[in-house]
Amino acid sequence: MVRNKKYALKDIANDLNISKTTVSFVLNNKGDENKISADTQKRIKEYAKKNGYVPNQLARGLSRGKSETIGLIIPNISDTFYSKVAGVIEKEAQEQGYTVLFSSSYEDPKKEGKLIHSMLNRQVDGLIIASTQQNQKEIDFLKKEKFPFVLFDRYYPDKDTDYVVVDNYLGTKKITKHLLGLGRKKIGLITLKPGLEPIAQRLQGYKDALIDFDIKPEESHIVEIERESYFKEIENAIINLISGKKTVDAIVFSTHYLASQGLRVLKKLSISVPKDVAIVSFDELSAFDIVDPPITSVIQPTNEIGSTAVKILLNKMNGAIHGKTETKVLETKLEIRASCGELE
Amino acid sequence: MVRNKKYALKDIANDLNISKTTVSFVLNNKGDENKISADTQKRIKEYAKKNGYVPNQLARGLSRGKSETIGLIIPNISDTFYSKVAGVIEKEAQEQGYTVLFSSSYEDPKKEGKLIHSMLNRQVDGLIIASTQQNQKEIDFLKKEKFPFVLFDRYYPDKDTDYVVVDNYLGTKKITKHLLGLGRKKIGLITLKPGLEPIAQRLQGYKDALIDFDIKPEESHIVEIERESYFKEIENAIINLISGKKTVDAIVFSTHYLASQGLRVLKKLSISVPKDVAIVSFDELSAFDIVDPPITSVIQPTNEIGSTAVKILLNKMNGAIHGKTETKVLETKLEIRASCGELE
DNA sequence: ACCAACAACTAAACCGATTTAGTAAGTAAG
DNA sequence: CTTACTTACTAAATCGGTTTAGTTGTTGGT
Repeated sequence: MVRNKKYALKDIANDLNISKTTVSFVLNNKGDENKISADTQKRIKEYAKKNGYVPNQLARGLSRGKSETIGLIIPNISDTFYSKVAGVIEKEAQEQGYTVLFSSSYEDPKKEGKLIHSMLNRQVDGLIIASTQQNQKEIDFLKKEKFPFVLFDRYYPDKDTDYVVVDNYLGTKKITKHLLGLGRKKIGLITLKPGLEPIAQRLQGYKDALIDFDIKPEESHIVEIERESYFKEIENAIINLISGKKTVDAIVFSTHYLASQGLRVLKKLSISVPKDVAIVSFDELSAFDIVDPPITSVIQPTNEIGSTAVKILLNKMNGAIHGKTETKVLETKLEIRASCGELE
Repeated sequence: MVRNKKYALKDIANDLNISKTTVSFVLNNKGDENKISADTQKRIKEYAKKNGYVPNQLARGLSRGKSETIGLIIPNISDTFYSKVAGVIEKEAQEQGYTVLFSSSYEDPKKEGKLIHSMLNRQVDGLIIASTQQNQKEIDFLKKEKFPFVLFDRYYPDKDTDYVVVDNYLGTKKITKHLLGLGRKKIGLITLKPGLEPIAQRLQGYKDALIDFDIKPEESHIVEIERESYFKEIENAIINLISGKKTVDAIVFSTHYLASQGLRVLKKLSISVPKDVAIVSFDELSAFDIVDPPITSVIQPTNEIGSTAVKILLNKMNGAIHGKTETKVLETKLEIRASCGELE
């Protein structure tokens, strides 16, 4: 509350009988180019250090029109995927002298819109967003303003923006083909209700894998679940897949939490994995290699996602590639474990 | 780069032929208390809305000396424990109109110190810190400045500060006693090298549980590992515990990552859990209930930790409880699963 | 002796708000 | 017709920096 007034630029200037201008030049390492004598520079720098001077970033940001801050908007920082990516984003940003402001949208497009504007008011220099994909308007706004931003994980396929994503399509395609290659013929998919590009891609990859093996995708083998209530819905989903007339012998889960909850349910129903049904997961949790059975997963390169996002954003912010958008589609990696029946 | 100048307070004032003062009063809902006529208030508000005016938070922050931002400094946002807590902190903060700036210290005291100052320069209104516990100086500085901050997870036991932690001592004590109650007599502990209060408490809880059962803690049963190299060190640690002359029949792991890596090693060494050795973990990963075997864990109340930290911080920031420090020690919960041998 | 060039600074505007200390006009009381 | 209050505003300082456009004093060339 009662912050004692900080030691400011003005104070150094007064104490040293030098103008604010000179002090500012020197402390921003623009002393030489502004012909400040070596002696004066030394005096200022030493005095500043001695008194523990640190610039007020709000003031600096206000006058420079930038804040050395980047905004990160994600669905939920508590999700391991996003927290991993956030970790590398923050690390890279920190190395470049940026601090990151983050906010979770909780998959609410309205909140996401507000957050975008709130971040802009706070004068962030750039934004990294894993969008709900329901904010066409805000995205257009950002583009119109030529505000630097990059999307990751979720993007707007029909908009020309910078983004970094993984090849979701190929991810499920590879893993589904792997199951098919192991002799599983009736493969189910438990996924989320449509709306997100990665989810759509994962669905398509699954279907195309079947088609490549001359199997017609059965609608009854595809269960789309509401994200908010997946915890409850998944049991019925599995029961339907397992006990219907066309019982499946494998299930592809399109997210890590569907997979882990799915496995819980399978255990509860005493269905043997992978004997009765094989399972695989898109994305993973860090203990998936020691669960019973270890779950075959499509691994996303979280490090690369984060670092690429930051790299692209910094390019944009520096105006290096003005106009041209930069996009990156990263490959996923299959981690074959016992749950798909190969190693048992 | 070329942000077109934003629509500012001044512009509203000019367009409406009204002073900035009046506009500022009205838009801050201080119109009535400053006797601005209802008519004028309406005009200003409508005009502002129509033109999508939003205040520049840097300018506001600069003149008010506060930024509606709270800083969060944690060891690593990628760790599930911290990401969960960070999630609830951000959620609660968001509800109160605050945005959170976060940075990871990666357990580096120097970096933590820098981050604290960097946050202060950015004029955060308060700080929430899970400290490396090596920054006495900075903590004293914050106290001296009467800057609002609250510690969580790690605190400075000999300093009078606000904090919220869990009862680490009781956590390991309970879990160790549980093992003893199941007939395990030779219980090992795999933990981190000393330096952090929670780790010290967990060690003590383990020892005291043994003592309560009239068992003298054996130094050779306690292995302290370097955090940075736990991945490699843990194999030797386990081999020593298992194959020494005084073989253990149970192992307490003091963190979730030690436990999961420990289990990997035990599997690799073909040691049966819990038949040969039972294991338990302090803290957990979200899949610990489906690993093989499910790992008995001491659960930390992440929601409560986060929300309590924010509550205390807001109290401090509002000067409600000036002077008096507020501390909270939360209870852990035992989640009994198969790895401790009870349910097999 | 005079002007140009340069070295070493500085005054003041500005970024976009907030806030203190007024002011002008209208009304009511004595 | 003063004096004293209100009402409804506003001018200007301030927060703490950055930056443009000068200003002085010295040196060197002719």
